[in-house]
Amino acid sequence: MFALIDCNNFYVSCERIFNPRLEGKPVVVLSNNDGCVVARSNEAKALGFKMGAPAYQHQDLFRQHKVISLSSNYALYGDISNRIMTMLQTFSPDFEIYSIDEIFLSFKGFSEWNLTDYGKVMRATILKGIRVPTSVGIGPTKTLAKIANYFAKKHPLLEGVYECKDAASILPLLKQVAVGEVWGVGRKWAEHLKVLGIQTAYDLAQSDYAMIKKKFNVILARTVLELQGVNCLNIEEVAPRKNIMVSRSFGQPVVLYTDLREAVSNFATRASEKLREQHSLASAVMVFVRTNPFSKTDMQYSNSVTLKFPLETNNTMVILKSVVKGLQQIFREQYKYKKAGVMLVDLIHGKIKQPDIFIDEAKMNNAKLINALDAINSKYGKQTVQFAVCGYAGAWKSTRNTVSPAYTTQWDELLVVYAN
DNA sequence: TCTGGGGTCCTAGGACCC
DNA sequence: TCTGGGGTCCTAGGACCC
Repeated sequence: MFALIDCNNFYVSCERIFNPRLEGKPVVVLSNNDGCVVARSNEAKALGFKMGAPAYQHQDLFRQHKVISLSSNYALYGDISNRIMTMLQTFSPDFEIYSIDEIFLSFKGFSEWNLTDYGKVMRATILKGIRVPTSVGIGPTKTLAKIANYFAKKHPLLEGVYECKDAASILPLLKQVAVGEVWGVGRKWAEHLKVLGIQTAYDLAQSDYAMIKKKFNVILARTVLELQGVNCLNIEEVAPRKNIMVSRSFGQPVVLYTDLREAVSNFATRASEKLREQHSLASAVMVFVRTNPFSKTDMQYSNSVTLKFPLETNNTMVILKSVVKGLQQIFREQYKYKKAGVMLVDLIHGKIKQPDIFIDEAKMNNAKLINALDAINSKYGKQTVQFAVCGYAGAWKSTRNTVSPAYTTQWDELLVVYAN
């Protein structure tokens, strides 16, 4: 058996931990650059605000319904997530952190346990310890655990926990689940399936594996088996990333080469840090820029270039040089740039690296200097020491009009309690 | 004026090998 | 007149996830 525990309205719930005034009110959290709605409280959902909705189109409705909209605060959400995941890992040694707000647990060897009760304990533990509400779905496959979680969320009487004991008993209930709600079925496939007369999770569970594999692919065919209770997806080890991307939309259109260079240099620096955190080396770097595709009046331009490193590297200086060289190649005057990004690609891991007899690796990677930079920035805060090319003009910076303090990760932003 | 930022996997097709 | 039968690797594009 598997459990899927996920946090309800996660970003909103994180904000509510330190700001109880948000309780009971419609709250939305916006994406970077205050662009789209990416989390909604139940009250905001009830008012009809949709996931992914552009915020600027709803300003009037926000005012009308006194919706509180917050910029996203990933430093806070990441830290809260770590605390929750650490607590949940004590409930099973076999776990998989699936996203910032979801974790799978395997209950292999728990056959004598009352898992519904166990789920209630997990839920209560997180609520008491972190003050974040969760939903717990339990089932014989990961896909059925996801469905159980869907029921746990949907029906308040279940008090946040639902256990699907076996595939046969849940089968009739699958008629209540639209096929698009099934894990692994997105919008396109839901449409395609409906044309074939497959409307609900029940219909999909009754479909023929070979037919689905032929008309779609092996992934969806596996989902059919999973819905039938045949376990195809196991708990996965956390693998190092195969690509690392850092990109941002700009708060204001950026025109100057120097501003764009500053932006991509910052992205490259951050990407290099992430690369070292997971102990990998990159073979190449891709840099891209683009104008605002939503603009009907601006001239459009979008381009990218990938540069290979002479030798796999995690060295910020080497990466910065390539990124600036790449930007020089793709930058064109006269455009209003809206977004840029850097992706480290073809990452290699561990000790499998092939040495190159023509390159003085110690000199090239200069590990001591980079380690010192990481140590300083880790101890005294991000960007205590940075490369000059990363600049300080900040013309490219994203808009964050209503960001909450980093309550748990910055000493000078700790919650202050006044005694009257 | 204002529309996010990450990831993964699979498949088809082309180039190339013997 | 007749034009094989295997492979691999790479890339682009499309789907999915949160």
